Amino acid sequence: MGVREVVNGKPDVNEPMCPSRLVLEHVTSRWGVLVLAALMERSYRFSELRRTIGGVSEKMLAQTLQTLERDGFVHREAQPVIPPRVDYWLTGLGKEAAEQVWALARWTERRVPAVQAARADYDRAREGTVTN
Amino acid sequence: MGVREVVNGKPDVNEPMCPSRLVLEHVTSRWGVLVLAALMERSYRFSELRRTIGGVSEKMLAQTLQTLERDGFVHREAQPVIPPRVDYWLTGLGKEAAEQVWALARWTERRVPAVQAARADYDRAREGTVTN
DNA sequence: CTGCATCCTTACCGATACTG
DNA sequence: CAGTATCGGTAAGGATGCAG
Repeated sequence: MGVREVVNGKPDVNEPMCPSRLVLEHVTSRWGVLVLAALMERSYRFSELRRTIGGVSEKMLAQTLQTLERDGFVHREAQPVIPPRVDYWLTGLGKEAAEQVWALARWTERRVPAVQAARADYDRAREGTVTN
Repeated sequence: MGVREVVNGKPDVNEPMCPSRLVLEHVTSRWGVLVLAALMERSYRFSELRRTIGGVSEKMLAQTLQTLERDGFVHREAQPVIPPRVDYWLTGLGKEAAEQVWALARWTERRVPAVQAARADYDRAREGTVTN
């Protein structure tokens, strides 16, 4: 498998782009990563998940959950009670996705120091040649 | 490592967010993934890379390469000739990043059929209850 | 050839108000 | 509690023109 398979076959048209790219965007999206990570441990209710993640608006959490549910990563179970109670948990496919994304997140976390060092070098080199 | 470490410690302020999240966004960005994938095989010149990836504007490719260079993933070598010749290749850190992202991309690719099936189910269930 | 600068459109996302 | 609907600020990103 090469690069060409990952890109949309039609560069000029403004089409949806390749399917795998869409899935990748869903699971690596800002809140998608955090939702998958949280649900790795256990199931959550909506507000509970919102509090756990922190900093996510209702709108974005609902949107993220819907996308992940539609992709088959998250199962949603709404109980017809008052007040409403809705639980979310990972499907088998979702657990796989979460593990993959989590692996990438862990690698990223480990390498942050190296990246920050590289940035410092890069910025220092720029400082010397531009203004001075 | 839990979810809280991945999120910004200050949900209310509009600060840069946690460092690992930024790195994650760089390597999983639309063009970042493709650049890393392309450079896994060999080094490329700018326009050569542009043609190989396909569908990327000059602006976005330059921007992506700068970000990846600053993060220490890509090395840039500009030769002072006319016409200019600039080559890009992966650093050791970049090769690691590329492998990680590539693993995720491969998993995604493999699971696309399952996701599409899930979407079909989801959409079919919605069709029946909304309009009809 | 390899960029950088500018304009301009789009689409994301947060805030707010409202529903069942 | 668990969402939906709408508005608006902002930033991503494509197109174009110009420079080294």
